Parts: sequence; structure tokens; C-alpha cells
Amino acid sequence: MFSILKTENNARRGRFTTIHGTVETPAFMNVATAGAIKGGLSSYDLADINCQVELCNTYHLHIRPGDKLVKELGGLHKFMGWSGPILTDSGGFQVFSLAKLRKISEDGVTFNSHVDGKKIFMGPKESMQIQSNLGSTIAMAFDECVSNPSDYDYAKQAADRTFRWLQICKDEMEKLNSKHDVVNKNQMLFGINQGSVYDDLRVEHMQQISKLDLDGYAIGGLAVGESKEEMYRIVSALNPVMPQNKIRYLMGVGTPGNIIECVSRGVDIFDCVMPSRNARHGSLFTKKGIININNAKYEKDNLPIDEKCSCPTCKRHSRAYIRHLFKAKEMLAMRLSVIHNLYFYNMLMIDIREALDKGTFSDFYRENVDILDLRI
RNA sequence: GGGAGAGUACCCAAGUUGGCCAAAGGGGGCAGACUGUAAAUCUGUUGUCAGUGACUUCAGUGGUUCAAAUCCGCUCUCUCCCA
Repeated sequence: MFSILKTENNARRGRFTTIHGTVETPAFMNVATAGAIKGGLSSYDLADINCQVELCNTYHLHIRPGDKLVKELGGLHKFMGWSGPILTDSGGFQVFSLAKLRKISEDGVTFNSHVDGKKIFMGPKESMQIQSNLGSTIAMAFDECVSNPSDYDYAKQAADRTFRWLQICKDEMEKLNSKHDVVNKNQMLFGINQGSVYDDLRVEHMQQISKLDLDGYAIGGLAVGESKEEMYRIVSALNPVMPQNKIRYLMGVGTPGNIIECVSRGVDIFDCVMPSRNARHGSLFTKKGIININNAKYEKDNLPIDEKCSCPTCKRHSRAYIRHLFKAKEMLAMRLSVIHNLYFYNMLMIDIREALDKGTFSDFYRENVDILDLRI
């Protein structure tokens, strides 16, 4: 359950307790879509990067290896060899990102599998059943995420549908949790707010879903095409109407600067593919800004990626070596880079929590919010 | 010594009925993008200098032609075959 330890203006320092362990918030969830953090990290690497929670994907695991198989093998935690908290995304985002391969109806969405083209149907009931089979700590409601810009009518339609689906998800989850042979009887459910960039839709939708007394509330459908000013405005508009005593999750966000901005607007947890994906592409985060390790200027650079970083990569390796590994297409390049970037993100959250504990978050904000997103 | 074939940009390689060729396509190089992961991906650029144009290029050299990477002579280099 969630408790707030301290606040500073709208920012919250909290603690989220689950049957798989405690999450100190604000926190970043490390994305492991298909049951692994891309770039070759194993569960035994996670302590080294200060990972508290992993995020896996319902759609991907349903397609491969299949949620029934995962259940048969003892659930996702056992399968992955990770005993800490796992949040499973519902597959709702794939409705959006696989837009070319889908058809939406009131009951759910018909997809073509990106793996073999096979037709797959997923709706709120199916998503809950799959997530129950996976046995994650937290299940996400099945929502419809619209791209921005999106016209008002369509945004409203999608938000309304997301609310109807949420009610189905809640009923289904209660039913599943009461069954005797489920992997995790205590599986939690988070609802997702939609409404594009329209403040009134967002607020109204949040008020609707708040009444359902869920384990947590997420803001979805941001960082999907709108400006960051619009994103901040929506988060600010939602802050007063979100349940105060429930954990708040901003889905898919973002850059270090986005995270600092949204912590200051009352968000507790985040997830984003940016640190891992960008790491695989050579884009690395430092306290002075973002570097591209592939650049020729690092050819003879004997310094670590970030002089102030004490991650396993920075403790041992130089920029020149990591650049070489990228040029030589060695898979170690990605592994070392992903380790660094995720350590950077998890450390950013540790620094944010420490600042909140000490009551110095506004100083931390001022010193970091702009420079961390700079490309240098 | 005799015969056959080949030399194209950093590398490999297309182009050889002469013009639409500064020259396809790869690779490599340089740079950019990436926000609930169809992403070890994608995009741009890669003769020189200026920048809606000019100049120098297709082993070297000399020709033919209004026009040559493309046709002809010679030279050099490499590969294969026969001695």
C-alpha cells in the first residue's frame, strides 16, 4: 500500500508496499518488455543498477512465449528470476503503436501479431486474464491511447471507452483474484487516465476513474506527439483531482528533465524506454547532459562516460573503449551502455528522493532540470 | 616467352549500343533521431570549392568526337591459363 512520507510543494516522497517488496518513490520502472531488459541484462544485474521495479508487457508475453506457458512454469517472477515488484502494461499502448495492424470495437481490439501476422483479439477481459496468468505485482487496465494531436471528439470517445473498459477490468480482476489457482491472488490494478490534451476531458475522466478505488492511478496518452508544455499543463491540471493517497504513475515518460518536472507536479512513478533504447544507440546520459559515444571526439577519450558516475561501467571503462565496442559492433557496447543509462535514471530517482527527504528538492530542480536534457 | 581477362570514389562493386554520369548499390566514415519498445533501429550525408552554380575525376598517357568511365593506340599494374 502507498504512504506519503513527506511533501515539498506538490512533490511527494512516498513508499509503496507490495507482496514482492517495497518501492521507494519517486521511482523509475525499468522496462523489460519481453521479460528482459534489452541490451543483455540479467536479473542478477538489477541490484547493480539500483532497480526497484521492472515493467513487462502483456501483449508481447502473450504472443511469445504465451501467458499460459508462463503460468504453467510458475509465473513471471519465477520465469524471469526476479523476485521484486513487476508491473505489466496491459497491451493498450500496442493498440496505439501497432496502429496499422489493428481494428477497434467496443469489446476490444483485433491485432495482427507483429511476429507472425496471426489475428489476435484483446479486450479488457483478455488483458486481465493474461496479466493474471503472468502473475505480475501490478496489472494495468486495458486502455485506448490516442496519438496527439487528436480531435476532441475522438479523444472523448477513446476516454469514454477507456472508462467502460476500466470497469470491466476491475470486475474481472476481482473475479480472477478470488480463484484458487491463480499465480498472484493479491494482484493490484491501476487505472489509466486519457483525454489527449484537453484539460476538461482529462479532469472529468480522472474524476470518473477515481471513484473506482483502485490501487493506483496512471496518466496515459502523454509524450505521444504533444509538446512538453502541453504535457506539463495536463499533469498540473490532473494533480488536484487525482486521489491524494494513491500512487500516481505517468506512463512512458520521459527525459530526466520531464521526470523532474513531473515529480514537481505530484507524480510518483515513471517508466520509459528512453534510457535503454538510447543506450543501445550510443546516446548516454551524464550529469552535464547527453553525449553520443559514437562521435569521433571520443576516439581517444580515456575518461569514463560520466566522471561523477559510479556505475559498474564507469568504474571500469573509458569512453574510448565503449566507442570502440560500438564501432566493432560488440554486444558488450550495448550492455555496458544500458547498465550506465539505467543506473543514471535510478540514481536520478535516488537523488530526487534524497532531496525530498532533506527538503531541498526545489534546489535540486533548479540545478538539474535543464542541463540533464542538454545534448553536448 | 605465349594466350585470356581485369583496373571505377576510403573499400567492394554496377555502369562499356558514346550524351539523362560526380557516376547505381553495399560496406566503412561522419552526423542526427529515439519518451507505457514491431527499434542491436531509422534518417541525412560522404570528389573539391563555392553553395539554386563552378571545377577536377573512372590506372597513366595520347587520340577520335559537338560530347568519352564507355571507342582507338601505346605504357603501367594485377589475375588466370599454357610453356
